[in-house]
Amino acid sequence: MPKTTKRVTIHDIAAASGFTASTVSRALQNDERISDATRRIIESFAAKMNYRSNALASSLRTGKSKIIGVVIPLFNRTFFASIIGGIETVMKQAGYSVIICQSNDDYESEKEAISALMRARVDGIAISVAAQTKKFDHIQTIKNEQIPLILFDRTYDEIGGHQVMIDDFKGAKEATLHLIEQGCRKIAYFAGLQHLTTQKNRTLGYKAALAEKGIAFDDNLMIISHLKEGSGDHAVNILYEKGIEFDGIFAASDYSAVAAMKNLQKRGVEIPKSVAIVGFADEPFTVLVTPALSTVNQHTNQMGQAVATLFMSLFENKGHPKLVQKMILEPELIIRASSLKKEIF
Amino acid sequence: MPKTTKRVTIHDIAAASGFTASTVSRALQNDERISDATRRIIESFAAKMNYRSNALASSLRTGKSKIIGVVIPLFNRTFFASIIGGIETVMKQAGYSVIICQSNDDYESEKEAISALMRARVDGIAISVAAQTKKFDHIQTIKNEQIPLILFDRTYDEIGGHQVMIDDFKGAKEATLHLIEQGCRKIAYFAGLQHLTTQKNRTLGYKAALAEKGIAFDDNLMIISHLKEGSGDHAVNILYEKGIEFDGIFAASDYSAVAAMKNLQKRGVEIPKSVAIVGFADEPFTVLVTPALSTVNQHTNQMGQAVATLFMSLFENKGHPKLVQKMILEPELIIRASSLKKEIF
DNA sequence: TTAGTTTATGCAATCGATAGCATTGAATAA
DNA sequence: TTATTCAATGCTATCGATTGCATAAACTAA
Repeated sequence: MPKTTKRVTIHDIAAASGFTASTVSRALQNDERISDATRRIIESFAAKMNYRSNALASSLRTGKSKIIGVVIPLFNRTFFASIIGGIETVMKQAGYSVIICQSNDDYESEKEAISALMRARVDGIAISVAAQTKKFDHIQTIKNEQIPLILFDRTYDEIGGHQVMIDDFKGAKEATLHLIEQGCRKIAYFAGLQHLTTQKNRTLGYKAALAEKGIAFDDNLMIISHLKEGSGDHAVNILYEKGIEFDGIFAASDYSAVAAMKNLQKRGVEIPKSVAIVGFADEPFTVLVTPALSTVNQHTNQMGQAVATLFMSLFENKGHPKLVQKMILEPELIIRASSLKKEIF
Repeated sequence: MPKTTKRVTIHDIAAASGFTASTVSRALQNDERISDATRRIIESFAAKMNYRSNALASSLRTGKSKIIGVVIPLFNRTFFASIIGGIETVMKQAGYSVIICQSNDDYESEKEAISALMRARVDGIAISVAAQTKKFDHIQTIKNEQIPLILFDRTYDEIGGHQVMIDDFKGAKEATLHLIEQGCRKIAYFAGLQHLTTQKNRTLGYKAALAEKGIAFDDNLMIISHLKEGSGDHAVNILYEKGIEFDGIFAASDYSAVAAMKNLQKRGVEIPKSVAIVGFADEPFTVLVTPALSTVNQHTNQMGQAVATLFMSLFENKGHPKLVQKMILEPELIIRASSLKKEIF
């Protein structure tokens, strides 16, 4: 069988240049023991011969693959894509590559993804835990094998890895406070699945805002769902069916918020005059709906960059036993027309 | 210095079980030469000792890394995220991992990404060419080194790799025909940068539809931009400033379309009654704006799956000289309220 | 019973780069 | 001039898994 064109190795360069493979290796790594003259010779041979170092061989020998793995639930939102974008941007500058895996929010799938990453001998794993994951044995194996582990967004304290997330509590609280300041007293809350820490924290933030302003929490106003496209529409219908009055909506998702807005507009409800609305995530389209949606920006790209930066610091302090780090990013309330009851546009 | 916990290798299993490393290797690969009895013994040792095969070593030896690389411009849209999602879904079932790189639409960055992927000895590279890339030498090196290459979405025939894309011409033509059928005669066209093949094809589709219906192409109605969020707004302003009349808009991007819609609504223009609008991409939010946006679905996830499937077939037919494949997916016109001038909702 | 097969496993080289430990020749010190 | 040091490079084992080519034992056929 005709072999595929053999790739050039340091041995080929060694043979061509008259030095040995070790010298070639050192020259190409800019080892200071190699004289400038030889280095230049070797570099020119390498260039001429179209040499490209074999990362597999290098990784095997050094024990570092220069690859990190990222596990996310699903590529269905700008959210995770943007985080990964941030991670990749920073990591590549440091010479790292990024392998991505989707868990589809499923435990088995997540487990398999982690296993694949560990076989690939990645230098670190960042993971946003799958919605359906209830036990963390698979994540513990990462720690057991001493692989730097960072949990982001969907994190759990009990896992005990480093964490990068936004302050969901604060984001939700500020959003709710803003609605109250705009005069809302019956604020419907379209919540996500409550076993997710992020969603739980948003609920706490919502409640804290109400409490701070002396408004009683009303169970009827909180509607839990998966927050996908149709959910906001559905939630509004429920409120109407049950005859529950509301003058504001805080939705834990922009999709949900905009769907609610659309439903209300169809019913002839004026926004923000009758019902003020705030979403969550600051998806790019929120500026394009009418009225533009107030929302909470999660600084996704920065979150990704924070993950990457944390990795870099973990790699550097390899030997030292390090404290578990928890980075909490500040969310930012973006006020647009959909929530401005008081002012007129 | 305290070594990090040594990982278990086939040699450790060999020592523990009394067989040799080769037997262990074969047993774990289900080589039929190994008896069932020993296989079971070895498997139980492997499980007990928490063995995890080292993909780096295996890849080095076999020459296949079981990794593919994907280069995209940027993770700023659902579009590329969704394609990558599709690729990953299919590849992982076949035991492959996916490394992703962003080119930031920049030639140098793209070149570096390709170089990194080749160092990583990926088994294949899929690339959506950067907007600023005008020469393709870096992409040619992929072919020169016999690495399976697939161009997707942003492709160029002159590169000569396999291609996966949607029929932009058809998508644009159908969108435009639909507007004409709805009674539009002066259809503004918000176009993307015309050196991109995809955008060029959309322009051809737009023109073909006009020609088919005997409508003259009017240069004033075609407004070229990068199609980002604000561009639709800007384009409408230009039309008004120039005093150019129009009764329909075909925008080569949903963002542009929705921004245009918003601008028009602010001006008191009724949609679709006075101006019918069709976008492109079927971003998830298009159903949430009012009126819901008609658009062209690009089947991004399927595109990703097609890329992956094509890779698998390329890997299988390794030896054979294969024809260059060109897979063209059918776009789908999604008709919603924003373009229905004739019917009433 | 002996040669010819199978069946099951071992031996040793290999993939390509790296790194600890020589070695060589030249430069410096005594 | 001889001993010492240093600079530059070579030698060789190694990372962990794979695989072509033995080899040994068991089995079949004659």
